Amino acid sequence: MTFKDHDDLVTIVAWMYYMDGLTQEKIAQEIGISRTKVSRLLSEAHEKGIVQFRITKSLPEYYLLERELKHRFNLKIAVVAPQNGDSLGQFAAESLFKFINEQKPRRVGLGWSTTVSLMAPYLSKGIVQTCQRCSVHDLTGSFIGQRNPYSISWRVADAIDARYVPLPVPVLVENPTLKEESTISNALKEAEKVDIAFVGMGCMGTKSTLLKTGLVSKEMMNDLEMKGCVGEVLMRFFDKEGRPMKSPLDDRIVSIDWPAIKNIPVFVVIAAGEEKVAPLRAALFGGWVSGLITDVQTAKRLLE
Amino acid sequence: MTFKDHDDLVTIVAWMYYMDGLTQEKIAQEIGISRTKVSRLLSEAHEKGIVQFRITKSLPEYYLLERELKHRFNLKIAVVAPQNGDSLGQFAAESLFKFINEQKPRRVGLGWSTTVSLMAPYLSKGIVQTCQRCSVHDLTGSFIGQRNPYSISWRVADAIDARYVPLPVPVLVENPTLKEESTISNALKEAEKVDIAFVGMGCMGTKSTLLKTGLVSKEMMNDLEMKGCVGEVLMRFFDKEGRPMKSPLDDRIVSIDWPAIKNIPVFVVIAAGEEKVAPLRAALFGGWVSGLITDVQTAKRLLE
DNA sequence: AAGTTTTGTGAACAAATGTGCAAGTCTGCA
DNA sequence: TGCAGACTTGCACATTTGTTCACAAAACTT
Repeated sequence: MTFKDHDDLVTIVAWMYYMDGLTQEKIAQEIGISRTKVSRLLSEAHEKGIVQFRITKSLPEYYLLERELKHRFNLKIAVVAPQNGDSLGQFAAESLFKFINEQKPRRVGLGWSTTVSLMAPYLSKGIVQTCQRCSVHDLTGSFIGQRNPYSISWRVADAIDARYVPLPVPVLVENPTLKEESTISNALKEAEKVDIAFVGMGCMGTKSTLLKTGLVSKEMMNDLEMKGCVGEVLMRFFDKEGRPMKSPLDDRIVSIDWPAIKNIPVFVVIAAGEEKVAPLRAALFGGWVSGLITDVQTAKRLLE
Repeated sequence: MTFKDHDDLVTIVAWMYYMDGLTQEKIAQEIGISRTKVSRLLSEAHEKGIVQFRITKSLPEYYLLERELKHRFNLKIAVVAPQNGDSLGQFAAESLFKFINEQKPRRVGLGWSTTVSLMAPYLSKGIVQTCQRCSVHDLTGSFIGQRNPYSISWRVADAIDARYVPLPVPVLVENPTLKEESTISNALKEAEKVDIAFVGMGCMGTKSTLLKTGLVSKEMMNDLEMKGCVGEVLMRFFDKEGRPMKSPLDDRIVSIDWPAIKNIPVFVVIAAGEEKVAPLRAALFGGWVSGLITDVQTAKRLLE
């Protein structure tokens, strides 16, 4: 075989490599040039667009949304459940375990939230390399006792074989001085130092868990909404630009406060649903969210 | 980033690899799987047709013709000049040098032919690793003297630094006993043992070089044509199925004979032009041609 | 023509990719 | 529940591919 023209050579080599599936070595022998040259000719074919790659399947929507969320809101973690029916809990759990395995955080914090609780079924031992130097912290007080069903901190701690640091006190106390209790204040101080937090997000209005559980009265809810409050994390309220808002409850709430929240390196919100769109928008705008776990529908609304 | 489905994973990896140009290593890190797995996912993408290669330029015509000629006529060498105007001599010379470099033949034979002579401008020293153990043989007698302009054997010998074994005698002798001369008969015997031969091909009728040079009379040419002769190589005639034909000239011709021709391992014919189509067809059909150097137009006619 | 830059080349090396294998995981079935 | 078999996984190694470098041929300059 004799060659007449450089461009022809590029074409022929490209056919032999991509269509016939020969190795560069074989092509080199076949046409009597060095393998190095074959390699270079293939690069050239690539650069000049003589060979093109075509991927028949488009990227899954959730993946595109994840990329866009990360980019738009400067997130470190973005997970979008492909089906609205899928449990966010599973993806939250996976993200948490992945983070633990890769980043080896010293302290992990968990909020009290029905959404965060969805992780529960996906917690099991052995998923992470046990890191006993690690501790798991409640970021808010709990409802009833230390191991109440709403708090899954202890279950996470159990799964990853870490120390569990509870906040063994109601999330809303009547007497603010209760927070002075050394057990409580120490636990809170520890909680403020977590490397990563997984929290839910509360909305205002009738769908609010706070309202439904009776922790916040209808009047107070209305009042906050009037003042421009659009949501809460860890019982801390914020306006539509994600700015912290004061509330009459602040002193009675047992949870880390705004400065602490903003200080957490990786603050991951788990939330989905139309009612969460407004608070999520605000929170993302506020800039104190560095991770989001949601579903396709919510993600789309956020990116509109 | 969390993954939901195996097929999605294949797609995503394919995009990252082929579109974003990431290495498998980087992809592996990015999505938290082993590099091995990325490699396997890419294979899968390939097998399942999720990724496809597209080459925008088609293979050059001459290359396709070369492949087809090789395949159809079981040739070891097939060269098709891309433009009809291109000199076959250049490609003949390239092929010869390539063969010499790669196969290190002991003996090279050259026919006497205007077409073979086209090599002349492309001969120069230093193109091959000098092989002094090699010799270059005339396969037919020559016209005038040892170094006549039609014979390029000595020039090839010079170029590759090889011994030149001439047939210093006219190609057509009046007295057949001249062939008994030891110089001649020895040279012929040597010539019969060449590893590769480059020869031209003669046609019948008015375009025949034999006729034009007056070596063969018009009457004899007509007579041979009547008997079914379609062409000649080295002054040996053959019919339309490439079978050797006797002619009254046979005894007076100084060239290797049919058994010797058929015995040459690589017998390369250099010929192009409409008048050569019939003889080439016959010769290829006859099966004693193992190499062909021609042009696009002739190649197409041969493959019709 | 002699020198100078540019271009192209292959050998040697470095990086990336593919594969056999052993160990682990999952699944169906008793 | 326990077990066999199919499948998956990652490691270590083999192969393949890309890049650097030094050199030589070609083009250009003086």
